[in-house]
Amino acid sequence: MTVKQKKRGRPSKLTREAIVLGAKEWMLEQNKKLSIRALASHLEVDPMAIYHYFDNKAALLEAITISIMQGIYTPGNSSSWQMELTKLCHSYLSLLRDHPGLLETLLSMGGEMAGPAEVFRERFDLAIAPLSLEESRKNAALDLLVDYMHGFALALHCAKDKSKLEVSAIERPLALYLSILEVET
Amino acid sequence: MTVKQKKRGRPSKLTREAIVLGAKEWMLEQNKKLSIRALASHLEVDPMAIYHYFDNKAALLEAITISIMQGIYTPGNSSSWQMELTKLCHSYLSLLRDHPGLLETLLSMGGEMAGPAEVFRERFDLAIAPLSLEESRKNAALDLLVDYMHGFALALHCAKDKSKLEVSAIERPLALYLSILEVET
DNA sequence: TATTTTTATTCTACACCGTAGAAAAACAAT
DNA sequence: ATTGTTTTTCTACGGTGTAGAATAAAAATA
Repeated sequence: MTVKQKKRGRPSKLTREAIVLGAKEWMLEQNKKLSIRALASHLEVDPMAIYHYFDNKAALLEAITISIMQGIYTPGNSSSWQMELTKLCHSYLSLLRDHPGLLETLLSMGGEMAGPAEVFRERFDLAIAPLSLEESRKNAALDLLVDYMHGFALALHCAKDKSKLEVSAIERPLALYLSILEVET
Repeated sequence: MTVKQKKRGRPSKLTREAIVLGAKEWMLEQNKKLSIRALASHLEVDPMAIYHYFDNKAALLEAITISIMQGIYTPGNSSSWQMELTKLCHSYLSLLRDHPGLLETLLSMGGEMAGPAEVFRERFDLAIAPLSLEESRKNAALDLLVDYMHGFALALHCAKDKSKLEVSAIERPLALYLSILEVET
């Protein structure tokens, strides 16, 4: 293993990680959909510099999305499965709320392996493990919950009167949802 | 009442209705998000002509949305409430699928009176009238269903492999949903 | 040391978008 | 013939993603 092998060519201020980090910073403080030019000026760099590290905007957004999805809540055994699932949902919705455009990128990354959508599935499985549901029923339950939250997250972003709509508004529909899972088949 | 009172000024090829109609045509055949320039060239007119009839793009999209939402299914008594509700959902999702951007406009029009979101609420009420649910439970059920469908519709548009995702994919989650309403409180 | 090669960054430019504001065109009323 | 009203077009600005060429700064090589 070579130690401290120096890099050739012009020295770089940028890295993929720095770009993704800068993008997350920008999104949190601006709460707007990211543009390459805005990100570039935040990084104090020419817009085209970003394209040396990412093929296109979609590729950058995917990297950002994967990074953000790391921060989602991991259910454990510290409380009831209802509480754990509720915490998971709140965590997921907060991430979606605070990062405009995240949802669309997430969905466009499709159902392939190891995508960020798969991360939620794993956490969901953890949360409802105590129920030991039949597989097909579990899949239907996951689809219903995930798409419900996506619809809700989209409403959060589209709402003009932001004060009227908060994450806490999921409570009653979510309670209704939880009541399905409690019913034995 | 004056008969055939002639209009002053330059004669107009355009009307609000013609613009909305042309927009719907364009969306159906292109299946893309509408742009003012694309619509203008479809109507064989200068882009700015459209702004004589609509304040801005958002106003145009709202008119289009209202027009499209007229076409949604009206539940009756011809079959079980489950079937009527299912037909309503399929109808709604098909409209959302065939008109990209409709969903976002619909949500941005907010919860005010007589908005297109209100149209769905009325149809929902018709469909589940036989159940005579308590008001707060009905609201939670509506929220859960609407946001689920919105999430699903968004997934339809974002999916890269369009063949993998069709409206029929709602059936199992929807069946799960229907099972909630059947449970007595 | 001088030259070449590799890499990172910037610059310029294009096609698209929404749309503001001025100009022009076509008619009715005067 | 002139004025007024309405509709349509023209020109232009600032925004977007990004392709392609030019430039700069280092290491590698001669």
